[in-house]
Amino acid sequence: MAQKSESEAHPDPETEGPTPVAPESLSAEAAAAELERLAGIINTANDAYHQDDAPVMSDASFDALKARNAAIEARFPDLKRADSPSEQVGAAPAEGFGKVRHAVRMLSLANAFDAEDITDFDGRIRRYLNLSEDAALAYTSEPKIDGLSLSLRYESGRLVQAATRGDGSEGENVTANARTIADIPHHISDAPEVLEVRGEVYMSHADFEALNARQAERGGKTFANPRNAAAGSLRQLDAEITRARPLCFFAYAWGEVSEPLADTQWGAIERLAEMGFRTNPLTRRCDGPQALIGHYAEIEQQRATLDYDIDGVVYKVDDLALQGRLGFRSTTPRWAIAHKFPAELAWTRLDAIDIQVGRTGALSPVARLSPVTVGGVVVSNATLHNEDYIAGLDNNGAPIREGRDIRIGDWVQVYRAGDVIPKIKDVDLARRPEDSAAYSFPETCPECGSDAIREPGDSVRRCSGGMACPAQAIEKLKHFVGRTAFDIDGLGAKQIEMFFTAGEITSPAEIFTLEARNVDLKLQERDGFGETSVAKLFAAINERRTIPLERFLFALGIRHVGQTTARTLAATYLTLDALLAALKAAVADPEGEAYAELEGIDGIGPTVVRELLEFMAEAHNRTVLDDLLAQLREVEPFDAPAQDSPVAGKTVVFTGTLEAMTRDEAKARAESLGARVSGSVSKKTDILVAGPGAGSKAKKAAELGITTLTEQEWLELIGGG
DNA sequence: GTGCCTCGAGTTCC
DNA sequence: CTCGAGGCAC
Repeated sequence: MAQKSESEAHPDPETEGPTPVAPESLSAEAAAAELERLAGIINTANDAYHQDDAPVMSDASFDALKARNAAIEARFPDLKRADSPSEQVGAAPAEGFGKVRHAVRMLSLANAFDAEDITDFDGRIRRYLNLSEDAALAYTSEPKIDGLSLSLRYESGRLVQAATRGDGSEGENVTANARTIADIPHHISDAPEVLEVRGEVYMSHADFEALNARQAERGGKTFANPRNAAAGSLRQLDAEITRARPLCFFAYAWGEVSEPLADTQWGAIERLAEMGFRTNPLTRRCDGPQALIGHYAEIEQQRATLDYDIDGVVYKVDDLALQGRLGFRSTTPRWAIAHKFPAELAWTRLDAIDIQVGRTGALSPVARLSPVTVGGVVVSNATLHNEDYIAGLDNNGAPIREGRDIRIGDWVQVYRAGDVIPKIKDVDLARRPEDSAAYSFPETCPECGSDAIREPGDSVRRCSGGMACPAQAIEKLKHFVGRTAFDIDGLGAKQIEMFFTAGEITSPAEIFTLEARNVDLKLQERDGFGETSVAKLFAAINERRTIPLERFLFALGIRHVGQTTARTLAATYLTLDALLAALKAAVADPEGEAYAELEGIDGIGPTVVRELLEFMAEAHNRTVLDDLLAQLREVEPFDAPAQDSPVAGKTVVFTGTLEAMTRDEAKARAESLGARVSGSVSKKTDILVAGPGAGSKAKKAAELGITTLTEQEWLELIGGG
């Protein structure tokens, strides 16, 4: 069973006392006593976790205790107790919740904070769609519920799966729990064959108060706010506990559908209501930014009278065909925005300023605060961004906070940006201690002592120690094993720090030799590890000896090569061999074709090229790379989105004036069909789409004998206008 | 050169 | 989630 890891720190019973005697050296008498002790601890922990949602120990300790119990039982089978924890089958599935891949990604929303942001939003959409300022453009507007989003999948009208948002691509399977929520129908009629309904799970104020009163009465853990209560309740491993918690659900969107629900957002929501979903009664249709802002004011006024938390108002383009044309940016749809309410503020004292060193060597100041509640959460740290922010200047040297600097000992006003990240808004000069001094930002790395240098025009100061700086080395390794890179289960920040400090993992390749070295390392005998967790760790590591090219590239942690750029490179060169060959050729000959090709890739400019080549030119990096590759089975070639469109895999260049669509739209459309869009014509170009006014690119394409299409021909090729 | 838009890298608490 | 800056169109 997986214990909840999101609990506060608890003392670990396992590590408190003297080191336990190894099972094989226990006498029968001692073993019996030990089994009794373990049964008590484990069963109590189990109950605390399940019935009270208040874990008393960490995952690792819990697993270690269970493993110890099992080891002793294996040696003394006769001593196995009736209440043995190893017999507790009814408790929960071993792995917690299963993972679910969303057929259509669950995205987040861009945020707006004032009226100007809303008129900008409207303006951006009009520009993208090539609509004039006075053309009609309707939106829907609805309160943004502060709960957690859930995706419900119906097949033939039957609820078959419920999943949390997770990282947007992959969530947790909470089907059994969702079925216990009264607002969620188990069957719907008159629905498409496949329908994913999306909405928000929340807890009403009244139910939240009642639940907390009940919890307090039983001496259980109370929740800080309704959102946490809803999240905690939905993520119960035992659905019967969820059933006892009064959760509600509003439907407001959809994922995969086998046939369109309607022509408009409004119509689709009406349709969901007809099917039996609760939809928010405050939803309105608005004919422009002014109406949206009006509705926002109305909802803000009603906020206090609502029986649920809301943190803003969401606006969506009503016409679904237009939504389709607008499409998505990397994490948000272009056709929607969340207009957030002003953040809650709180005053507290700044006790200290610590400096953290990131994987690129960036020195980031962090404020240590006297704990204070902001928006229902206790905050004790806040980011201070950089040197200038502390001094009261923005990146152009212009004053912010009217130039008031931030000092240790100051009373500061804290808020949670986007209701998440704690930040400091202002300082109270009247309460500033008389002996305070302006903060002086360190000019050497606090971790390794190397000079910390701030390049002219740059806002961050960076440690110049490179891989000789332990902080940078550790952060790079953490990045490597992170969820979006190699994603190695059981090898988190804590373990990386431990292995690095012990000198056991100092480079990526050494992760993969861990198992072979375990003869000497004997991880299973260490605190926090057991036979089972060590076996799991090795299995997780071995699983990643095969890795997709884009993840591999991203994991290397080359500056300016994030997930998107890594993907772009993977999509361009398809295999690691091709990419490495191109990079080596470009290093060898900066005048050559390989170099030109690299710079020609859309989205990759001189800075990224420079970083890539510097990485390849560095002997140390090549060694790290070769050592790592020697440990891997395969770096999988880029798997182009399985598209059978006529332009899939083709490289397309747009030039001249486009009439039916804007350039952005054309690019997004082509990419969604599996094409690569480049900015310049080269030998690799397959199709040039030339509008009126095309110049040098059309000429070059003609010289190279590249297919040139008019915009109309292009639209016919991809099927539809 | 200027002004978007997007991406990368930093951050917190659960 | 936000800020700074890279990339690109105008």
